[in-house]
Amino acid sequence: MRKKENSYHHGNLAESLLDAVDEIATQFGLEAVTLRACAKLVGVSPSSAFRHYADKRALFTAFATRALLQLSDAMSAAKAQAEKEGTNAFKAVGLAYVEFAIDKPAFFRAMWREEAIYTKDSHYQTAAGTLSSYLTSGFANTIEDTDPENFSPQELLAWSSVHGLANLLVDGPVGNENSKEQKLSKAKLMIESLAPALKN
Amino acid sequence: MRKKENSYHHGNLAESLLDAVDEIATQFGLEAVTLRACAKLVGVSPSSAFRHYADKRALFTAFATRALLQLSDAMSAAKAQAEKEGTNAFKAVGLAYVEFAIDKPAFFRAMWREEAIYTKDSHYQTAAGTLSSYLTSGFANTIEDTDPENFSPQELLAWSSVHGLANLLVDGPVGNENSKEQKLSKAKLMIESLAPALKN
DNA sequence: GTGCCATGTGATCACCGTTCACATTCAAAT
DNA sequence: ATTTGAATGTGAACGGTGATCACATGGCAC
Repeated sequence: MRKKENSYHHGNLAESLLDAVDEIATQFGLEAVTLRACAKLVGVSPSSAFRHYADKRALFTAFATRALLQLSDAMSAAKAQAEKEGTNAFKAVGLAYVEFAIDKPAFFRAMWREEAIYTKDSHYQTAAGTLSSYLTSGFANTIEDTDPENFSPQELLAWSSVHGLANLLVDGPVGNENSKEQKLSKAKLMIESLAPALKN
Repeated sequence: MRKKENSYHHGNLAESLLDAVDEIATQFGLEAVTLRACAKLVGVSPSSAFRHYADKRALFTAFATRALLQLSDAMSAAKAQAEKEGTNAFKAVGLAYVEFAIDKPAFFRAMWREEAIYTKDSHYQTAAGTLSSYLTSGFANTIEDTDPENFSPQELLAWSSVHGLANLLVDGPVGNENSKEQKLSKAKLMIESLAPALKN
């Protein structure tokens, strides 16, 4: 959302800046995201960003949090659909995870860039918690039982393998020359091959 | 290696700059690695770095390559020892992978920072190939059969799960409050729980 | 020894995140 | 309606960054 013409105040700058990060990261990659570029895109002076975010890292933290929630939504939808269709929910959720990473690599990277994020930020932490619950909820006793310190080996395996595959596809040497469909099909096979390890 | 006193030429600047990246990344994190800081540490002017690396990204690529080779060595040693002792080689290799990530998080991050690296660099690519062969060699027909495009689902699962766990431990919400031993013990359990999926 | 060429230097550039005094506007109290 | 104070946006400035380029230096092949 750009600033209205002839208006000194923007009205929704905090959110608009996140949209700017979104757009620049999508188009030119995470490293191209600059406070000045964001401000320019929004139509505002560079220093105005500091009225809403303590520093660049805080802006990135907010962006990462938003990305975590978007991914959570996608996984939630996948889970709901799988349950409706009576198909394997973990498989659906895992595929949604990988698909998000493929479609929005910059977002996926941003979520886990510890050095560019305040990982102790409470919004960020709860968003990360929500996320992990979707990949482990098939094995956890209750939704609330998702303390990352207490994952069972199977829960950890479930999340690690899907998370690792997503990372390999995004930043690693796997599938660089493949189409999205080919990548997803590899992901499907991998997740299926995981099944024997998840039957308690 | 610092420059010799009273000597205009350094003698081994390319390598020394890598050492400087190493030291700064270890002490202050990847984001603190600056061309100028590296040059200063080595005792040389900032611009001299460009005689040896086209740009900062090239320096990072070289550093990432070196890190990949270090990790490969650690995995190789773990594999050799396991074979000597007759214990499970994959488990040993996987643990070495995770341990490296825990011990040298900045190195581990640097290896996979696609946006800060020239991933098409040939040295980098062969180093990455060597690395992946160690995590999949138990299942591949031959050592040479390690084209990442042709991983079997099990090979992909093996690498993904170990790689994902390492990432979660380094940049994710898992085990942040645990000691190294606790993390390794979780890793061991996870890798063991993977076994049923790897028996063909 | 001479001269070439790889290597290191210093000045300089545009851009970055950040700060701060100041300008503008909104909203609440009068 | 007017005042007034808080919230929000501005513009200039600071030091640090990666990068470039003409120039300085000295090792080495001849």
